[in-house]
Amino acid sequence: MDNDRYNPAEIENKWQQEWARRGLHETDLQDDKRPKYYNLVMFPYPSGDKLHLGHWYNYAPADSFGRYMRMMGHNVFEPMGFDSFGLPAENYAIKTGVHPAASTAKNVEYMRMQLRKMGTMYDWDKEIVTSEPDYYKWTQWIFLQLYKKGLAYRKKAPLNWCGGCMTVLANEQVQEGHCERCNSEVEQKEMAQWFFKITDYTEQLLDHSELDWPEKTILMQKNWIGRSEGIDISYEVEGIEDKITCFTTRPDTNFGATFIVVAPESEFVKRNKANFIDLVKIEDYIARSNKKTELERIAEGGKKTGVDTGLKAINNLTGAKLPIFVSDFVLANVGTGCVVGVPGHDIRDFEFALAKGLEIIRVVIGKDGDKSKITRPEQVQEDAGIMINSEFLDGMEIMKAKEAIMDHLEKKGWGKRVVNYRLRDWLISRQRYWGAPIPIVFCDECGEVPVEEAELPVMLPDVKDYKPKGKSPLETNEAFVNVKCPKCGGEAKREVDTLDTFVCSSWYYFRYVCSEMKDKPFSNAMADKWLPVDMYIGGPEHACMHLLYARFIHKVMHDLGYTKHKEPFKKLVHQGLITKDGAKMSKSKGNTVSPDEFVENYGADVFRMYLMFMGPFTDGGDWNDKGITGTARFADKFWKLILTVNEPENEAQAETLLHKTIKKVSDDISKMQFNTCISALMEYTNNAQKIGLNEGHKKSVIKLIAPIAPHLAEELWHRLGEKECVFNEEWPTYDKELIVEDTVEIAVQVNGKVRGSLVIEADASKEKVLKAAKEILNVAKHLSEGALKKEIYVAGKIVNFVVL
RNA sequence: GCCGAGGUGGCGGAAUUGGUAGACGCGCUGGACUUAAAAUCCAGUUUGGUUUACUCCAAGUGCGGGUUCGAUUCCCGCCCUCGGCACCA
Repeated sequence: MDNDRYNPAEIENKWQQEWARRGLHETDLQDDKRPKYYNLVMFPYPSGDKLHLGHWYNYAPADSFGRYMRMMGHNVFEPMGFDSFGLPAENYAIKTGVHPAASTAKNVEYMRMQLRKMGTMYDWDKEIVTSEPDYYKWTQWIFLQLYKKGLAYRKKAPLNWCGGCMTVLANEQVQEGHCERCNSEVEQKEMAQWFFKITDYTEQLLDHSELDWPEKTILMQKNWIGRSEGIDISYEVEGIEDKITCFTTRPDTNFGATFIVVAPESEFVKRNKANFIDLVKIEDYIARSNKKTELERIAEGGKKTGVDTGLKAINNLTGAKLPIFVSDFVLANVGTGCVVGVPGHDIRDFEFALAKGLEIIRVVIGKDGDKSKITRPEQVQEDAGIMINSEFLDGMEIMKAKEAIMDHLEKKGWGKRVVNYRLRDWLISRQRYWGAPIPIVFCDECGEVPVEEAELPVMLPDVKDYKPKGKSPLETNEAFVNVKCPKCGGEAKREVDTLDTFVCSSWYYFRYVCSEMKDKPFSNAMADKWLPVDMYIGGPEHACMHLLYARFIHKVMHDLGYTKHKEPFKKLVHQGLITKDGAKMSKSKGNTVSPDEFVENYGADVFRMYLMFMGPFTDGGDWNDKGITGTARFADKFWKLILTVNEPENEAQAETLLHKTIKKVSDDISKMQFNTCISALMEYTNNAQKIGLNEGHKKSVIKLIAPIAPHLAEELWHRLGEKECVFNEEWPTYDKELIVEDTVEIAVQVNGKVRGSLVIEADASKEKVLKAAKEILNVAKHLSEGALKKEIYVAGKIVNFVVL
């Protein structure tokens, strides 16, 4: 046997097989007495890329953390699966001409092999593949539960349409006007589609109090949900019966209102067309703005357009007449789709007033006084302004005025306090082939009828041509489409759209712990025992998609009584993003890096250590492989240290070195600071090489390296004569007494500049330290340059003499 | 525009509550071993000066101020990079 070098090719494969043979990673979900620890990573979706570098960067450290928790005495559950429905798999199938069922199966198989080579402790017995009928059966079942609760509904509404993917998209999947998947520009279309009523859960979703999540992520969800408190104010309109209602968060400025603007698509416009002064002009304007995409509207920026309706609303407060305009800078789905214009204090209203030559009134002054010339709108912060020109509000602070005016408006019956949200219902239907069919049939007699639960799954049918055409390809399979109505038995047609894959992935963590149940989706006993997920690791890009959807579905399942837990993921950590030459890796840019060749050349342990050593786990960084030789050398050095270095001359010194390392490694790994954890092990290796280590030290340090280099550790552990797996060992503990050094090095400063240092017993008195400090030649030289004013001594660290 | 995170050697990065800036690693330079190379080992490596002396001095954590005996760390004002949201009333 070679004692010089760590030979991964032979050793890693051996232990992967041996671990599987011994069932080391099978978690007993039922009876294990140890405290449970559910350690989860976001499961991958199969595509042509297979597992790339980013997956390794996510999964390998997460697995190291799981192994550490196991050695800390937990019953760790680390499952893995594949989010195999959806666009990446389908697009790959279309590109290669291989049916998605076949290509997905092949990619999944390849990815399983990659995950095994990583040396992860996944419990493959509980694997989930979301495109398998035994999984999507329950995805459909969840749809039916929401349907029965009135939380799933079909409605005609203006939607985001991606011409590239030929399907509708949820708001969450539109990024800066482009499709999240294919980057095509998104258009608006009006269509009948399926939604989940996530807006029923806005307040619950805003409550993150039970969660140990990054602040950033919580903030992103809060911003996405976008809660704003305000008031709906209703105005009489001259000459007609209808009233106009405007939502505002700044009713304090209402004395400064000089006009009203309504969205082209707003209900007010639809109701009152007959009363408009120039309907032709308005219809023309509406037609033109309908043609614009959201992007075009945004691109126009400050350029405000609009048409006067000729109607005038009466400001309840002042009796002033407010002309009503139609303009596309107002969005129909925000608030009431009607906005009261206060050009003195809102940039958009100001721009509109300038374009239309409307009056501008100032009603708030900043604390620095009045600016009589109104050349720009002044958006005064809510905590820094005083009301003027506003009758009974004059002199009040803004916040106080806001409450006063809302009380006044409500008392008079002119307004009603409301809370407005940015979040819209989740659009879940897709006009694509590779997804779970929606279990609904349409009957001429009975209308929309849910499929009986006993009939699930509604199998995804085979179709010849699964390419997207703007209508679901399922439509072409007549045997699938034409069915009997479950209610009346008459002729009926199936819903042909499929579910958004985010529906599949919104409950997989729940299924893992219930995956042993074949005849039902959930088990309360298992859910209560194993949820919530203790540690969830994945990318931050899911903050307002998967992580929001999963919380929503979980809360519905909670309300339906399937779990006592209110949240799915207790602790959340985002790994950083790995870029290549500063850009996000993607196949289209051709800058992806495959992990396979590195595993081939250096072994999984060296590669995973390098990924962890690159920098902080949560930071990510730009990929280059230059430093990998460093961790490869370290693996060899560690190997040699264990197999060739002998007893220390100074036992106490070796003991102290070990215990300091145990402390550092334990602290770092528990905080996921893998980079400094590895450097501590490197330091230990360098030092121990010089001073020596005994058998006990070797065993301890093997345990320390085990989570981060599992194969290397297991092999060395057995070479020292052990028969059990090192991962069944307990994590080493350190002795506080032993890590305290007898002597300390103290820096000596004069006027804050280091002029020398001294090594002295740790328990030396202040007097003794100061005396010794003054005797240092260079220190004495600087002290002689003036009179000693002050002596500062921080025990064990620093001395500073202040000299004038 | 708004919200959030961050700027440290040639490079990745490290620095308990303010207490010796640059740990660990890469790269580079010199040396040992070798016929030679690789591998390995040893020494050096912030910049600029300076000394018989690894001696000492000065500057230095994006820029400019401030607080402090002492600031990468705290405060104020800028610049830049990245992430999110964006005509949300």
